[in-house]
Amino acid sequence: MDRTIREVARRAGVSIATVSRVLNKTVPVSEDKRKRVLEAVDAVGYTPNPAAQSLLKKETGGLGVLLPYAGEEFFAELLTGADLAAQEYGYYLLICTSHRDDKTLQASIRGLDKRVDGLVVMVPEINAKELAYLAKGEDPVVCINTPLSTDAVDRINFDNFEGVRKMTAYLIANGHERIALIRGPERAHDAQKRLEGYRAAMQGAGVSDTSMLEFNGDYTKQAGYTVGEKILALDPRPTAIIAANDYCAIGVLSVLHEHGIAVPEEISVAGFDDVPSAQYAAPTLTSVRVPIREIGAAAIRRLVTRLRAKHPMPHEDQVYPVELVVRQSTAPCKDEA
Amino acid sequence: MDRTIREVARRAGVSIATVSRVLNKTVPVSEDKRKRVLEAVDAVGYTPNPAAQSLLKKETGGLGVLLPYAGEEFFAELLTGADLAAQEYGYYLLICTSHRDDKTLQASIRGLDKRVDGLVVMVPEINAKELAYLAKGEDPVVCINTPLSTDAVDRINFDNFEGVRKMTAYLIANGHERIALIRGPERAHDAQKRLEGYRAAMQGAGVSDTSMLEFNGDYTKQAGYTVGEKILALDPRPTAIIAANDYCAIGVLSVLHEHGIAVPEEISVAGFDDVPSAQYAAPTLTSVRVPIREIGAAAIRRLVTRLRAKHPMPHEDQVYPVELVVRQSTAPCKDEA
DNA sequence: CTGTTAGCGCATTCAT
DNA sequence: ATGAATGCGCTAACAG
Repeated sequence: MDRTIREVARRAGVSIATVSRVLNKTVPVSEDKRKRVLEAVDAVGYTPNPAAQSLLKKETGGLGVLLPYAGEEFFAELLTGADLAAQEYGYYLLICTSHRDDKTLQASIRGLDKRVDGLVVMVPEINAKELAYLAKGEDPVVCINTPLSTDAVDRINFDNFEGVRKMTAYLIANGHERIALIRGPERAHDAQKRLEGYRAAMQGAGVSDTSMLEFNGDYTKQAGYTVGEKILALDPRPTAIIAANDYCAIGVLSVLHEHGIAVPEEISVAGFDDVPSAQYAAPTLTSVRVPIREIGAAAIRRLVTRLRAKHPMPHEDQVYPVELVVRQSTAPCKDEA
Repeated sequence: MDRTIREVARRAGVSIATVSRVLNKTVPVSEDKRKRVLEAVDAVGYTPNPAAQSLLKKETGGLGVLLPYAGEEFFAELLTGADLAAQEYGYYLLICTSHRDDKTLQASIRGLDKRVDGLVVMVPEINAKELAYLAKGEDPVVCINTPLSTDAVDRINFDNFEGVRKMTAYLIANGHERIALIRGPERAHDAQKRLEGYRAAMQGAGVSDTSMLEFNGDYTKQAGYTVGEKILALDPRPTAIIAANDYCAIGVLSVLHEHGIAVPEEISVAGFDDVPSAQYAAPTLTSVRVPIREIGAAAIRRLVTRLRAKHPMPHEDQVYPVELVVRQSTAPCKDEA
């Protein structure tokens, strides 16, 4: 049995237009027919075919979310915020993950084309070409934490620069001088900003050349472990390490623990993002709080607002402040030097 | 400018059928026209409208995933596994979250109807009515960790019973006698199985009535904290606590820490799931490892296999084994009683 | 108020 | 090898 509008109309003894009108409440329908239609709908188990609706109305009811990974806490939190907001507005979410790979990202973007009405993009390493492609598309796009090379999209950023600058300044104020930084991926926009924040603070403290204190890494526990080991071998050893993010910091904590080095007594460790895990690490992790869930929701709201607006809206560029959260993994420097 | 097949055909000076044939490689097309079509496609930036394709072919290319939450680590891991597998097969993922709410779940299920070609459901508290609805639908469904009340769907379960039974037996073997259990939600299928596993082990050790040791809770840190506090007030105090899952266990650890009670010296704590955080909790958490990412991928593979099979396939019922992972949060009982 | 009709964009016959 | 024509299920415009 076809679960189509025609079948419903047949059973109710009305035309398909009437069925549509009952379902969409677009025009009054006589109570009698209305009831018969509703019964038939129930009997058939009818649901309008979204493909047909979408073809006609040029709307899909879906919103796309583009992320490097869905499983990492940071992105999972973003997803949760987006999910909650989308549900509130009656949109469903289509998730695409790039796994930090350009080809996959491009495929995802192409594949999303007419499947969604709008797009949230949080891919720090997105390249200019893809960004331009998105900006040229018909669908509204909100970019989270991406470089500002186009003004054809909405942007929501958080203050990567200021976050690490504050963190560095805090460590300096606590007597640290040799503060190592594990940088995130070079092509990731946020990692660059964090690096600049670090340098700014260090220069403010009179350290103009930090090249010996900067280490290449990425946003993984594995990187924290490996690079942490390298940093330990330094002489003199840094008294503090600022990791690329919380995951990376947790890797650092892990290698320090294995080497029997006390945190924060012998060395301070800091992360970035303040993901839920940071509060449960051992020791609890000093970090920079990013209101990521809220940002995810804000991105969806922006998209929906734009979709509902019948007149063009100016594109916005919002920057969320971030907040230093001091926990057990950092302490004043006890270096006797 | 319309980005339709017609526009491409016009530019290439061919019929729309030819464009379709070039794009779908369904029938040979003369090299000359093929080239012109491809050029036109490029010039227009043409992508076939998925809604039109779906209307015609009765396939969407999407797979739905139904979860309580997207942000919790356990589900995020499931999602990652599903995502990887879906990407491999060229399907996209449509995520719906129920937030453990029946109404939301029902709305999600209805909304997914013709938007996807198949469905992965991991909602332990799903009710019989919704399950029946899903089973009756046209799309293949894989249920993860749900009760076995219908054989019209594929099922992938992991051994909740055996997991907690093993955990309990391990604690008993280490001299523990007063082992408290924080139960998960009563209407959650997995929580029931875990409870039964606990009781089985306790009875095996001669404790036939465990009612004084069972506590109502749920899968949250908050529950672990609150219920943990209640358990602490007991006299005599239990020497071990098995939490509903890892999140709950982390809440227990947190309240014990606040009360200055040493883990595992004074009391042992265990979780379930072995989410990534368990390895980074303080102390590291003894848990039951569930291969959740693999399960997520397996569910998608099952779905795709079924979709590609042109002949009906028998429904399967697979049970993944789970594994006890002993870490620092549990130790032999030092009770002098 | 209600029925009839015309497409939305595309893959697929059926002719040629 | 290719074009014309059909129709997937639905909403909206047009008649009554």
